[in-house]
Amino acid sequence: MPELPEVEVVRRGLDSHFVGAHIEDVVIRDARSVRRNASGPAGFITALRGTTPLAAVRRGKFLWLPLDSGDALVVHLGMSGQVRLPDGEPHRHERIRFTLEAKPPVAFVDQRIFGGMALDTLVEVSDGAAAGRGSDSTRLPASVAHIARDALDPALDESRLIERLRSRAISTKVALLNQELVSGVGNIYADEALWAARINGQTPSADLTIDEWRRLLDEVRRVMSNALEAGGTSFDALYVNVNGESGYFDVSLNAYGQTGKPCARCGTPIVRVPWQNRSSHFCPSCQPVPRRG
DNA sequence: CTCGTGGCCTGATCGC
DNA sequence: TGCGATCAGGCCACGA
Repeated sequence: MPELPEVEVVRRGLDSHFVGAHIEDVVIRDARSVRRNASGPAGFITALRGTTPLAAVRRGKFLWLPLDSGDALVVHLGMSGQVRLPDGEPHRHERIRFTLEAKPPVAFVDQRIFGGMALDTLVEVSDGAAAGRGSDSTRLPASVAHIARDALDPALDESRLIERLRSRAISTKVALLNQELVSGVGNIYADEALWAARINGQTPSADLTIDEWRRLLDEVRRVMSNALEAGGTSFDALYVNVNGESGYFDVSLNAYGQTGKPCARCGTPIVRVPWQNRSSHFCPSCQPVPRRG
């Protein structure tokens, strides 16, 4: 559920509360949250103990903390992951805790365990630009190298992206959600951007003109920037937020989750259709289903 | 290489 | 009251 804006706020929280802190110990409360770590949960603890994170970097929905050991701690929130500064009893879904020197501990909380953490080596990016937001370094974890630059990355090559988008035999929505083409977009902001651009997500990606893709990508940036503005300035994600559980923003939505409500543009009820084991929400009038062929 | 599908996970909610 | 089905969905492994 957390998409780029929510993950960016977590990155900022890690920047203030974790970066520069000496890790005294690591407590794993559920080994499933240590995912694909080459040395397993035990190796995860030994390799982290005594290190210090040097930065908090984000590309799309992936976070990583380069360590003074030379490796990086990779973090993905998945569906329900949160990073918190625990107060009192450990949260019911706390999976990993970092004990820090002269700082309060940092906890990884994740109800559904779609997220997780791992240690990884750093490799050079292929285009020479900063690997992600939060650092000028051109190195990123090997396990993140296949993730494309995200929609808000100044180093994103939009012309080349549109060229790739238009060469694929997939739908527009599948293209938006493919993190190897452009990263950071999830189901919520995909539906919102498509609504704003008045494009039906079922439209073949190759059928959109270059200008239509530019418009759609502009809307992707706009909805995510607005969300970031709403959540990035209003609270620190590492402190328990007001509603306690949700790690994402209460942004005003026009399509996602608005089933049956009148479209803000034309009044036609928004519809929800099952789609790839999830849902798509759109206005059937503003975003007509494309004719086949 | 490209594309589509299924599995991973827990908990809230709903119909019977 | 209990219980199974459904839904929430990002990412990756896998097969065609």
